[in-house]
Amino acid sequence: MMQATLKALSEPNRLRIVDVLIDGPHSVGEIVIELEISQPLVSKHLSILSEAGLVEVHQVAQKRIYTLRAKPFKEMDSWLVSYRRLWGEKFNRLDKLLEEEKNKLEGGTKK
Amino acid sequence: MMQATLKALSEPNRLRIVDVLIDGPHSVGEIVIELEISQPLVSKHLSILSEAGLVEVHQVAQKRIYTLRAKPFKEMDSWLVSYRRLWGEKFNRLDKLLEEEKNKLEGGTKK
DNA sequence: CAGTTATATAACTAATAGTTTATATAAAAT
DNA sequence: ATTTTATATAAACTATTAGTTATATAACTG
Repeated sequence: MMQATLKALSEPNRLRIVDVLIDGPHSVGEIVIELEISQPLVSKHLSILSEAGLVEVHQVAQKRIYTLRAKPFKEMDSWLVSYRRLWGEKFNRLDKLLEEEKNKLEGGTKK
Repeated sequence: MMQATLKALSEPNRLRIVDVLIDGPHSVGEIVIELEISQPLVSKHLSILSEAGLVEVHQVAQKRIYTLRAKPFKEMDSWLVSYRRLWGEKFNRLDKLLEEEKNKLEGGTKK
């Protein structure tokens, strides 16, 4: 779910991995070269991304080819829908609410 | 930037806070009641959300009213654009690539 | 002014998570 | 069969972070 996806992407190296994979499937070795971090670290991050459902693996000889899975990104997209009204439109309920709060006070205030 | 936003949202309670704030501005006390977690914890998470630019504060008497800021969500939306082609369309470069990899091998293989 | 309300902050603890180093495994090549 | 290539995994270490408790601060109330 959303929470797991966000957690998985919250780590810089994992975000970079995903960013590499958007250009298509890559082997572990290729990712190591791209990110310039150790192979075990890449493998570990890939396994976390895998458990979170962001990637899937296919084996070809000794190589493991990692690919992005669409689902979690689709979910993020749906999740964001609720937030779309934050922009574009006037979403200035804030001014309104601040006025309300102040009025509540003025009602019971000395001055 | 994207990284900071994802990190901020990767924590369950912070995601819940954001989820409360989408219904409009709320005071700290209101969030405490909604989430049923301690006030200092809510304050701490709010300050993290604030530093990440996800919320802004307005003071009314002793209350601090927190509001969502549109920008980071807008950024997430733009960021997701690159991933939209993952779904809907045929994005099966995987099959193609796996074939390629296998062919590379078969070229230099005994059997 | 004394008391109350609302929130922030600091000090600390406990849990989690990232990184490194060394080693295991499995397939391929020689 | 031995060596090489590609990747995973485990152990140990370090760093980061969530959560708690206690206290400070600032504004309002009576």
